[in-house]
Amino acid sequence: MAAIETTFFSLDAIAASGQVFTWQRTEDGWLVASGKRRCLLSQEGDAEKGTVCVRRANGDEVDANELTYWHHYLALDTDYVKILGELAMPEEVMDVGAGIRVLAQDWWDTAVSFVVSQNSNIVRIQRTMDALLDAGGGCAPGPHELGGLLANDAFATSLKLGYRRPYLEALAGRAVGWHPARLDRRDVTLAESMAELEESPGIGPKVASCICLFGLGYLEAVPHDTWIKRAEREHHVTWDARWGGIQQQYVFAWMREKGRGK
DNA sequence: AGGCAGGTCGGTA
DNA sequence: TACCGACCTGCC
Repeated sequence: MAAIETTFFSLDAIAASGQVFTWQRTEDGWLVASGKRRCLLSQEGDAEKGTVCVRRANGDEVDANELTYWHHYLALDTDYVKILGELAMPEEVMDVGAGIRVLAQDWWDTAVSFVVSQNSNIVRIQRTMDALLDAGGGCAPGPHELGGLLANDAFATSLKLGYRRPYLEALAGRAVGWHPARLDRRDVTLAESMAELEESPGIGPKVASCICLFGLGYLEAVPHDTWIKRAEREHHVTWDARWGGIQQQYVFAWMREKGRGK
C-alpha cells in the first residue's frame, strides 16, 4: 500500500474539525469520498510525525495517479511548516488543533455539506451526509442525481432537512452543467466566487466562504460562524490575509474545546 | 425543559 | 446599512 510520511498532520484531528462530512469511520481508519473518488486512509504515529496509508476503498493498491490526487486532497503538497510558523498562533491554540490541515475538497461535496450544515449541529449534519453518501453508493450524489433523489418525497423527508430542503433542491438544479468559474480560471477573486455562490438561495456569506475555503482553494477565506464571531469579540482575533482560513480552523477548534467546559 | 447548533431570509427602521 | 424574528430538527 502507498505510504506517506507526514508532519503537522492528523487524520483524526481533520475528521473532528468540522470541515468535512464525506468521511466515514471504519475499524482501522477512514473511508473517504471526494467527488466520484473514494479511498481508505489510516495513520500511524501522531500529528507531529506519522505515516499515512492510502488504499482503494476495496483495500487494493492505489496507482501513482490516484496517490497524487489524494496527496493534494490531504494538503500534503502545502508547506504547513512555513505557514504555521508565519501564523505564529499561541501555543495553546496550536496544541488543541494539532494536525489540522485544510483539505482540498471537491467543490460540490462542500456545497452540499454546508448547505445542509446551516443552523444545525455536527452530529446531525453528519447523519444527513451519511444518508446521502449511502444513497450515492459511497459518494455524494452529483447535481442531477441529487435532484432526482430529492424529488422522491419519501427519501427527501427521511433526510430531515427541514427548511433546507428547497435550498438543496435549488443548488442541485443550478449545478446541473454548471460549476464555479474558479475551477476554470485561477484569476477569479474570492469576492467574485462568493458572489457567484450566494446567488443560490440558502447560500449566504458563511456557507459561501466554507465552499471557497474547503472546496475552491481560497486559503484566505474566513468563515464567520458563531464560534469565530465569539473569538473576535472576546479575544480580538484578527485574520492573516493569505492563510486566514487555516488560522480559522485552529481558532475554531480552540474555541469549541474551551466552550465544551462551560 | 429549553436554549442552542459551523445561518439565511424577508421585513423594518 | 444594520438589526430582528422565524425557521425544521434534535443534541446536550
